Amino acid sequence: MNLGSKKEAFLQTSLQLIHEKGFKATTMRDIAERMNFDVSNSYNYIRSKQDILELFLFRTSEEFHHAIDNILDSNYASDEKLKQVISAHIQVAAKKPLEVALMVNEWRNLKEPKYSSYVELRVLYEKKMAKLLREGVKSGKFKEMNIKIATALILSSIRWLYDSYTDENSALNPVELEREIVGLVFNGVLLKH
Amino acid sequence: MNLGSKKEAFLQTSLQLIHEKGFKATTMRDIAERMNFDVSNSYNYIRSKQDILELFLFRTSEEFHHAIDNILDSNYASDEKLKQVISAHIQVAAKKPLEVALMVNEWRNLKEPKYSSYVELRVLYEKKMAKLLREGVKSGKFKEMNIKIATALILSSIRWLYDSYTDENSALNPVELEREIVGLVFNGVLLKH
DNA sequence: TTCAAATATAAACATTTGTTGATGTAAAAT
DNA sequence: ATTTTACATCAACAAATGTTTATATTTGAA
Repeated sequence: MNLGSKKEAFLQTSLQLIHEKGFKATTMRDIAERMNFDVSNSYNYIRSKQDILELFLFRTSEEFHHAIDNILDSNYASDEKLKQVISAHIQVAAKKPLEVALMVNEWRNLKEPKYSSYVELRVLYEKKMAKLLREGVKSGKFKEMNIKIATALILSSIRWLYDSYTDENSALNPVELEREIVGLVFNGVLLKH
Repeated sequence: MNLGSKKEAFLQTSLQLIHEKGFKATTMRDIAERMNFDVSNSYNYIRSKQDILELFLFRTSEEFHHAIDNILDSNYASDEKLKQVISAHIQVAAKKPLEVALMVNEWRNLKEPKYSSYVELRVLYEKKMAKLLREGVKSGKFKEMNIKIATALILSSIRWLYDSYTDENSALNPVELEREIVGLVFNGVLLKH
């Protein structure tokens, strides 16, 4: 009654392959081939191809929600909260780049009813970010702005982060990453004199 | 020897469907069904399914390159150039939201050798943006920053734009959009006192 | 009217794909 | 020693899918 090590290996191989070829383009046979066993054996580890996608997507989504919830619940000021959310994104992207890539690129391949629940989670996350920004404006930390636009822009601006960890080439320093991104989000590109 | 109106209708239907379901999930039969004719008739308008993707992707990419090239060639200062690039993105996204959505979501489905040429175009576009930022730093308009990170962040931050035009719900005012985005990219969220 | 181009259908094709069922073997637990 | 449990194969399936070939109808230009 183990079903742990080999299953996890299967899932990691799936994840890697889906990242390389996309979810639809990755066949069960592709995964099995890389695992060096027959297709049918795959179904000793998962119930369906969709399961693979759902597993990673909801698991990683929860990780992001958990992080932002803790930050929102804290007593830090809004600017510090935003900084920490950005930091959390960098950390998750650094630790689980393939999972984050999946979240960015493959969530549209979920089927109902999972698709709808996942979209809800995304919308909820946006609302949490919007709340953070709204509080920041109210408290005088952030300037007046269109919250909807700012939310979309900030979330979008950190969506590429996984790139710097899936590509070996770049390998950006997380500390520098955070400093630069926080700098840009907080103060923009313009030099003040 | 017309082959214009109907072909264009076929392509637009394809585009719409690909946006709804994704490229892989959209079958030739899906498109034909929505056009109210048999699958085989589709091949009077295109040579292959891949052709549809290639057509829109390269056509729209060219539009973006054309815009940024003109801006880079101009005599405006760097901050004004960046403003105009952002403006161009908003305009293209407003005019051709489905094409832009395709660029964001489906380019991975290109096959070699088109895939490689397209990736080259993307890399080239990033280089043009990086050049703009580097000039801005050198001329003292922009602050010192990691160009690689700033390029990725800014391009990513405007990638969601098509959303506000494919969703009917939002329908953001392009003028307000530009004002807000330029405000955030230039000065960030922080209120200065 | 004639003729070619545009537009359409029907039938079939070769693959690919997710999944199942029956079955076998090696290892671990009882 | 025996029975589970984990891990694996083989064969086959039904459905889906991109594409081709042959053929027909409609339409606009000569």
